[in-house]
This record gives sequence, structure tokens and C-alpha cells, in this order.
Amino acid sequence: MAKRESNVDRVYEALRRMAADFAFKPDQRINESALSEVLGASRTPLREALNRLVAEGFLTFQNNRGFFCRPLTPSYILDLYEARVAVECEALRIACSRASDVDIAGFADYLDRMEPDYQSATELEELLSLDESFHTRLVQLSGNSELERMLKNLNGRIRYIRLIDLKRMRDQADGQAPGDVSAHRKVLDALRSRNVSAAVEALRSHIEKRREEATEAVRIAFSQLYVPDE
Amino acid sequence: MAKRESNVDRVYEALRRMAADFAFKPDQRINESALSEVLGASRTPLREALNRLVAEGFLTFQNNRGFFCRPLTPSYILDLYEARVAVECEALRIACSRASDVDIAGFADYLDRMEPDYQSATELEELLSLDESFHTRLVQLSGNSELERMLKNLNGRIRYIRLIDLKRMRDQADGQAPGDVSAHRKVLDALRSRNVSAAVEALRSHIEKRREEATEAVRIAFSQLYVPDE
DNA sequence: GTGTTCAAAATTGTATACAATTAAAAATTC
DNA sequence: GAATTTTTAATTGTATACAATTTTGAACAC
Repeated sequence: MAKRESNVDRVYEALRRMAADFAFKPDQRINESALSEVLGASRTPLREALNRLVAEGFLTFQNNRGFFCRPLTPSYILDLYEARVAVECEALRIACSRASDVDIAGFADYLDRMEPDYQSATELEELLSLDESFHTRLVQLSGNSELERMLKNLNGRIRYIRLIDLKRMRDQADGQAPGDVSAHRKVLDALRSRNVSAAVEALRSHIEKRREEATEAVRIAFSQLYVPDE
Repeated sequence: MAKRESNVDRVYEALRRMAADFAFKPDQRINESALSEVLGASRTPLREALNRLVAEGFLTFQNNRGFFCRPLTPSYILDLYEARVAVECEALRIACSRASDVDIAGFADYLDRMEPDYQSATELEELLSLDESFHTRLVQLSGNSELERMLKNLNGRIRYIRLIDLKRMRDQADGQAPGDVSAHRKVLDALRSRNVSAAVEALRSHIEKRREEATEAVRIAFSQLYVPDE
């Protein structure tokens, strides 16, 4: 019987979470020996996991200098959100012409079932997971596993920023409430009537709006990231 | 002074090339010891490189069973080409509204300079490199390094298929000649006049046309891949 | 004080050894 | 002879050791 989760998997998961939450500060050099002690594994499996994270864009690597946390700049955030637009809009376009009525109905059901949770969610993490799952399921409707894979990767790297964004939305409460699913429903309605251009435009403007908010929020993120160690 | 290229880099490059050219057959299990001898490195750096390739989608991995060559199915090819449409069309859209006139002019110059090479190219590899560089440069015009990164990855994984496709184009000579850059020029012209929808549609139909050819060519690829070892 | 050089310490790079696991082969049962 | 168990071999998983390289910092010159 094969062990479900190996040590490398465990290390990888822990590292991905740390990288996603910026437990490493941008551009910080990562000390392998210290990290391997913290994670309870030797450097060999640790480095394998680190290499995976480099390939996925969570970390960077320099010869003979080791692994570094990715930088966090406004243009990096912009790039990630633009990539999301590319992936999600094309997936939606494909879904409009290829997804079955049954699958779309299932997606609509899902949104109906989730809406109460969405509006009553208290934890930001919970809210973010719900939002992520909407977008993930949308891309899954395309049936394209490469697009799905790309979105998962982008979501992982963008997660921290979205958390900051959501937090600000809740605290300020000036624009739409964090639990507002109207934009999602607009996309769904257009998808249901197979109106490609309306669906894509609705999704595009939704993501771009979030991008603008996030770009603003990243300044706040910066100030939080560089809080001195205790 | 830092060594330019490390051993892992060398191993990684060799492996990527092997994977891109399907030197490993689809679903074939990869023997680490044997491979490390061939590549002249121990298993430690080899496995680091293999892990990177898994993260990039060139290989797969199963716990306690090791690394395998990715499968090659028609739906996999479809997914890759659709992902290319997503990445390239969005990059083009961004380039239309953001690239400077100077950069676009530089791109036009590049196409002019390359056209003679394109038409006189005898080696398929050379032709493919020229075609890839057109698409890469187009995406670079967007200034989005995530989209560029995604395209590089897709190109690497799609390379073998395109080679088969080009080969068939040359051998059959029924449709357009392999050196035909008219589709590329159409995209460029629309970009130059900042006509977003015309540019995107031209690019989309170009890639999709290639996808159809490639999907057809993949059957030939299959028969070539499974030639028995000698 | 600033910059340079050199030595010491820390860190990364990789080979190797051995444990854990899986795959293959041989023996056994029916 | 087919199916099952047992044994053996091969392969992967990971710790460790040590070499190569980089970083640190102390001594020194100016």
C-alpha cells in the first residue's frame, strides 16, 4: 500500500503555505539548514520542495546563493492579475460554447447554495476560499486542465494580496460589501444564456476592479510585511 | 565570481530537451540511477531538476514510484493550444493599449529582418525557433513577465508537436508553405493601428488553425513515438 | 572614516550510504 | 497450470559528509 503523503509533500505544502502568506519577507534569503530543522526534514527533501516552488514562481533561486522569497512589487501584482484575466476569460469563453447545460445548472446551484455562507462569513480566510472556489469552478467548466492548473498557481501566489484586499473592504465598508456576489451572478447569467462577449466582459471588469483595489491595498501590505521582527 | 551555469542547470536543460523531444516515451517510468549515469551527475542534483520539470508539467510523479514521462493524448494537446490562445491573446490585447510606438516599430523591423530567413530556412528546428520567437516577442510587448513565463512553458511542452506539424506541412505542401508569415503580418498590422479586436481575432484564428493541424498531426506523432527500440 | 585584503565562518552543491518501499522472481498451494 | 504467497532484487527516500563557494568581519593601508 502506498503512503498517501510523503515527507516531501508535507514539506512542500508547509513551504507553499509559508510562501503564500509571506512568512518569508520579499527578497529574503532562505537558510536551508535552519528551515530544515524547523520543518523536521533534512536538506535533501527540503531542496526538492524548494525547487518545485521556484518552478511555480513562489520563490527565486540564484546559483551558489540559494533560494529567495519572491519580490512583492506593484508591477508583480499587476502581472498576476492580468494573467488571471487571460486564464479566466478564455476559460469562460470556452465554457460558453462547450459546457453542458447540466454542468452550468450545477454551477448555478453551487452559487445559490454558497450565497448565504458568503454573506454570513466572518473569517476572511473563509470568504477568500469561497471566492477562490467560484473562480476555480468557473475555469473547471471549460474542461481545460492546463487553464485550471495555471489558475491554481496564480491563486496561490495572489492569495496574500487578496486577503489584504478583503480586509480593507471589510474595514472600510465604503464600496461593495465583501459578501457581494452580484458580479459573480452577472457572469453566471451571461454564461447561462451563452452570451460569450457579455460573460467575458463581466468577468474581465470584475477581475480588473479587484485588481485596482488590490494595487491600492498592496501599499498597506508593504507596511505590514516590514514590521520588524520581535 | 559566480559560476554562470551550475551542474543542476546543465542537467535540467538536458532533461527539458529530452522531455520536450519525447526522448522519454509517454508514461514511461524514469530510472534515476541509469539517468544519473548518462548525465554524469549524482541522483541528488538529478532529482532536483526532475522536481522542477514536474512543477512545469513536463513530467509526472508518484510517491515511492518515481518520475514518469507525461502522457500524450489529443485532449492534452488541445489544452495546451487553448492555453496558448489565452496567454497570447491577452498579451496582445495589453500590448495594443500599452506598448509604445517605438517598441511596436521594433517588432515590425524584427519581422522584416526575419522574413528572408523564414522563407529560406531548411532545418525544421530553425523554422520552429523563428516561429516561437515571433510569439515570444509578441508577448514580451505586453511587458507582463507572468504571461511571458507561461508562454515559455507552453512552448516547451508543445514543441515536439509543432515539429511534427511543421514536418507534415513541408512534406505535404498542400496548404500554406511552412515559411508563410502572412498570418503574423496580419496580426502586426492590426497591432500597429491599435485595433484590438482585429488583432486578437487574427491571432486567435492563427493559433487555432495551427491547433487543428497539430491535432491531426498528433496521430502521426503517436505512430512515431512507439517505434520499438533497436 | 573609507576602502581593500585576507582569513574564518557560514552556506550551498553534490556524492554517497543506507533505510524504506516497490517490483520482480521463485516457490508453494490448490 | 493458475493463483497466491514468499523471497529476492531493484528502486526510491532521505540523512549525512564533505567539497566548493559565498559571506562575514577583522586587520590593515590610506
